[in-house]
Amino acid sequence: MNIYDISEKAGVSIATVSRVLNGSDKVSEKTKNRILAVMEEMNYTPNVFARGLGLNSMKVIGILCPDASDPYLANAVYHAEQSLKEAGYDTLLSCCGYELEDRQKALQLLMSKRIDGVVLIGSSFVEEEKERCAYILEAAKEIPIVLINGYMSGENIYCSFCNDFQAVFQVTSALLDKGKERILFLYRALSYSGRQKMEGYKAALKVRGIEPEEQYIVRMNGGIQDSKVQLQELYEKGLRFDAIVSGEDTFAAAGIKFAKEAEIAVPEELDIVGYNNSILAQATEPELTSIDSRVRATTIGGIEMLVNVLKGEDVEKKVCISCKLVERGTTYF
Amino acid sequence: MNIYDISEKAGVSIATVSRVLNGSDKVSEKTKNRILAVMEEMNYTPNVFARGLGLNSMKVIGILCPDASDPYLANAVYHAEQSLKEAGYDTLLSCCGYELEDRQKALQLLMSKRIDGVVLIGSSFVEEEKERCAYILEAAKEIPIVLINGYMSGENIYCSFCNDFQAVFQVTSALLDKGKERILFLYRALSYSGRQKMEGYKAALKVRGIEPEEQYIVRMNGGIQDSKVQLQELYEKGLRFDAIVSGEDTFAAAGIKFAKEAEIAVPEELDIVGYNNSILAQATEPELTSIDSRVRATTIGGIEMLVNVLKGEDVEKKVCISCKLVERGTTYF
DNA sequence: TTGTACGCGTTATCAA
DNA sequence: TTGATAACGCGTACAA
Repeated sequence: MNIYDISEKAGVSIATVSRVLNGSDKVSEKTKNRILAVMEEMNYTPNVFARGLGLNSMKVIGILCPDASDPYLANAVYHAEQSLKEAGYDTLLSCCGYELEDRQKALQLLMSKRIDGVVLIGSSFVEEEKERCAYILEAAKEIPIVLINGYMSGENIYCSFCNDFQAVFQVTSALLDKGKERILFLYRALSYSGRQKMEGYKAALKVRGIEPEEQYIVRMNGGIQDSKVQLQELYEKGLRFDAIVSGEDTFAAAGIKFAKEAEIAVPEELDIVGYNNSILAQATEPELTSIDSRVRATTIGGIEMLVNVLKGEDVEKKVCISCKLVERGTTYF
Repeated sequence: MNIYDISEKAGVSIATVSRVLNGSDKVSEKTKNRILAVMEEMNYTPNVFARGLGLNSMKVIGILCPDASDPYLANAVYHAEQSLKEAGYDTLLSCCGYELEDRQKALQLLMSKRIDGVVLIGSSFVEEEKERCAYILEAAKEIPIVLINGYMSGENIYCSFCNDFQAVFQVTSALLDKGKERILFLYRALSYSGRQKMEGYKAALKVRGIEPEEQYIVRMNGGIQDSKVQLQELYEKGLRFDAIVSGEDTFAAAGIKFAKEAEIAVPEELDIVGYNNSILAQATEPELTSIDSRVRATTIGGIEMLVNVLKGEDVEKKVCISCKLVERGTTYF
C-alpha cells in the first residue's frame, strides 16, 4: 500500500493524495473526502522512511541516559518521553553508562540516526574537565542538545536544572543555625549537580566563618548496605558528626541504618537530610527528610526549550528550578 | 555528503562504495582502503532514511511500557535497551499508561513507524478479558511481539516471564507450615502476574485443605502511605492476620510501618514477604524479605527470543524463569 | 572486481 | 484546484 495505490483508487494524482496527507487546504472538500475514504478502506499509512528521506527528518529525538534503571533518571526519561510525544516527537532511547568512551560512542551512534535533537539526562554528562565535554559541543554543531539537570555553556546547548547549590546551602545553614557543628556531607560523584551541592555545603559554612574540613566531606559509593558500612568505618576511626547532608537518598537511608546500629538517636542526636525525595524517603524509619529536586518540572522545562528551538523560536538557554525541602522524621528544625 | 560524493572523490562508482559500506568481500583491499579513507576524511555517515526506504527496515524495535518511571518496569526497559543495542537494534520508547485506549493508540502509532518488532513491558498488557488483548494479536500479524513478564498465546507472540505462581505458592506454603493461620495477600491489579501470584497463594491454602477467604485477599492501591492507612483501616475493622504476602514491595513496606504503629512485632508476630526485591527491601527496618522476580534474566531472555525470530531462526515461544526468595529481617523460617 | 540503472515512497516545485 | 516530475540517498540485479 503506497501513495500510488491510493491515488489510483481515488482517481487522482499522488500529489493530491500527498496534499491530503499533509493537510493542505488547496484540495476540494469532495476529493479530500474521497481520498480519505480510500485511505481508510485500504488501511493506508504513509511510509515514514520515504517521508524521512524527503524531509530529512523523522521527528525523532534521542535520549541519552547513563542508566535508565536508576530511579531518578528513569523519572526524567519518563517525563521526557511524555513531553516529546505531546510535541509530536518520537523517542529513541540509548543507555550509555558512565564511561566517557561509551558515552561518546553512544552519542555518535545516535547522531548517525539523523535525529532532530538530543536530550542528555543527568548531570554526570557535565564533567569538570572541559575536554571531556568536547564531544557534546561538537554534536551541538549539528543539532540542538538539551541537558537535564546540568549546566554547560555552548552554542546550541540548552540547560534545565534545579538550584542544588541553593538547596544545600539553605538546609546546611538551617542545621548550623540550630546549633549543629559537625555536619557530614556525603556525595557520590563530582558531576555538575554533585559539585553544586558540595559548593552549597561549603558556602553555608564559610558564610558563618567556618572553614570546611575535608574529613567531613565524604565520597560514597555503592548502595545502602555498602554505604552503611562506610559510615561505620568512619565512626570506628573516631569521626563524630551531629548531622548528615546527603547528595542522595541512598546515603541518607544508610545513615539511618548506621545510626540505629550505633544507637544514635535520629533526629535528636543526628539530623539527616537526603536528596531527591525518592521512594526511599518514605520507606525508612523514621521517614527521611529530603530535598525534592523536582525532576518532573526540570525535565518538562528542558524539553519545552528543545521543542521551541526546533520550531525555530527564540528561547532562553536555561531553565532553573528551585528545589523544595520535604520535612519528615529525620530532622527537627 | 552522500554516497555519490564519496564515490566521486574515491574515483569509483556508488556501487563499490555501497559494497564497502555493507562489508561485501567483493572489493579489492586497495579500493576498499581508499574508499574508507575518503569516508573518514569527509566524515561520511550513510543516510539511514534512504537505507530504511530501500530495505524497509531501520533496525528499530519499539518498547511499549506503561510507566518507565516505575522501578520494576524501568529496570526491564534498561535491560531491554541494552540487549537490543547489543543485537544491533535501536530502541524506540513509548510510555503508554495503563488505560486500554491509550495503549492501543500507542501501539498503533509505534506500528506506523515501521519498526521491526515490539517489546511489551509489564504483565498489565495481559488482561483477563481476551477482547481487551485483541489489538496485540492484530499487531502480531505484522511483526513479532515479545511480552516481558506476561503470558499470552498467539501467532508471532513470544513470552518471557517468571514463575510467580510457584514463588508465591512456595512462600505461602512455608508460612503455613510454620504455623501461620491467617495470611493476608495483598495485590494491586489482576494483571497476568497479579493473577498468577494470587493463584499461587490460593493453591497453597487449598493443598492444605484450607478454603481461601475473601477478606484475606486485599486489593491495594497507591503508595506506601496510602497502603499503610488501608491496612490500619482493616485492622480497626477487626481483621487480624499473622503474615503478609505481598505482590509488591510497596505494600510490604507499608505493612512494616503499619505493624510498628500497631505495636505488632515483625517478624515474631507478623511475617512479611514482599515482591521484586527492590531497593525498598533494603531501606525498611527491619529489612524486607522479598521474592526476586529476576527482571534482568526475564528481559534478556525475552529480547533474545525476539532477536532470534528476526534472524529467521526457530525459537521456543516461551521463556520461564524461576524466582528467588531473598530472606531478610521480616521473616523467620 | 567494478559500474549502470532502477526502485523504494514521499515531498515539493512548477505548470496547467 | 490539480497533475507531472524531479529530487531525496541508498541497495542491488544485471551487465561488463
